[in-house]
Amino acid sequence: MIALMTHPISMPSLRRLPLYLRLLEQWRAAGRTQVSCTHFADALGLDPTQVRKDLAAAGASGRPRVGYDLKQLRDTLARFLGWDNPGEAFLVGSGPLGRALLAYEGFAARGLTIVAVFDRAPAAQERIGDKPVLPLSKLPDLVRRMHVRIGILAVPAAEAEAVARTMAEAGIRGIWNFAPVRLDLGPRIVVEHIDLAQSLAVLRHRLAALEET
Amino acid sequence: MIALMTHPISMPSLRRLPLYLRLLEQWRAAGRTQVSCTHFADALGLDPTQVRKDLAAAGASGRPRVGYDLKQLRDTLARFLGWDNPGEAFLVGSGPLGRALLAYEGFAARGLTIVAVFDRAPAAQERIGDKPVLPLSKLPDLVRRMHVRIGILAVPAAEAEAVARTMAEAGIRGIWNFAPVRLDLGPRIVVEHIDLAQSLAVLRHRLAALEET
DNA sequence: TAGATTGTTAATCGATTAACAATC
DNA sequence: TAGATTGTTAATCGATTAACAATC
Repeated sequence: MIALMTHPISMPSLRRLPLYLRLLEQWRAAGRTQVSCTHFADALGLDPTQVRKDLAAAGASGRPRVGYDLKQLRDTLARFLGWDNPGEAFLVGSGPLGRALLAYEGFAARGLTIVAVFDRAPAAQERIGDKPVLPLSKLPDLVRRMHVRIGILAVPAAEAEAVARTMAEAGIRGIWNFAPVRLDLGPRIVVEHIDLAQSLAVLRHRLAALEET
Repeated sequence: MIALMTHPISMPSLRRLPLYLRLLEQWRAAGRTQVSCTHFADALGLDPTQVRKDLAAAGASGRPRVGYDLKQLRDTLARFLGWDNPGEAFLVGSGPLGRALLAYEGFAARGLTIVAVFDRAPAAQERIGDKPVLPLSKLPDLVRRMHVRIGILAVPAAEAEAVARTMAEAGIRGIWNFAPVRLDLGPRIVVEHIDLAQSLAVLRHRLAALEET
């Protein structure tokens, strides 16, 4: 068997894979067992050839005339995205945003578990649900002992850069950044940024363009 | 004077504009009054020509040898993105995510005000901060009376589609969707989707690719 | 077999980058 | 003036879409 390796994949393709996976879950619940690129294309408003290329880039293959086996395709995509090996993450920030992320149900299904919560200055005995809020100073030691690779950054903008640097120095390899600050930590650490201001700007501009007509 | 009209702008350009604005705020705080494309390009890792085209698409113009007047550029971009005319929004969903969005400080600076909060079944007298949580059944009437055009969707996936349809029928023109559901409401309504699963997938895949090397 | 679908190669389209003229 | 920067046109690059061969 050929060694499994991560295919090179374009950013746009990568971003579409979770959409396919979401549809696959729906279709599986509906009892379907085979799917074709046209199904995806119709449901998402994409070109069938584009879907085919995306799936191929993720290592999936189908059969002419038949399509793709739903369960097999789902497993292939889930493995490609890393949803099968359990990812453990540290969350920094116990404000409203941190709480919202902790309460989000979707992470478990996508192989992400928040194993601890930190804050710069937690109140004594502070807990969120069943989780204690630990002081940030304990993060580096725990990163090393638990080999946690993902850090979720949900702190105010002013603190974000310092906390990110602390994470990076402690050995965190990927940062999911919810603070409205661009982070540049070099090529050895992955940063994925959720930028609300950016998204809001797009919404408002498209809205203005729509109202003009 | 030529009538101000929304220039056609590519999606990638539009998404970069908020990044420029954020830098402009920083530089203004630092006392700078003139900026050049090279400054932006260096700070964001972009090509200077690309920055110039983005700014031009937003209607900004500078002077050779001098660059752009900081204050003027900031005003031009802010107007282009609609940050100057106050946008009022209704928030639906009073769970952790809704609370986090209500607590987010960045909206005011970007001309967005959440004027009311709704939930399918609010507890009697339920409040978040100073805002009462209203029953969703009151949304359509209030949309019409207050002429609110933006709806923020922060409800569970299962409810999202129905709530979105209610919003659309009531006259909401733009939906900022935080639920993990793709919405298709036709061309007369703008939907901007914050997709955590998508972002997480990108983070994890890039992380896996990094660790392979 | 005929027809539908995958997989792949070629063409098109759009965004980025490079080159250069205009200007203060 | 010389030099730096804008504005614009041309070239490149990458992603999308179209065409078509392979296959079940």
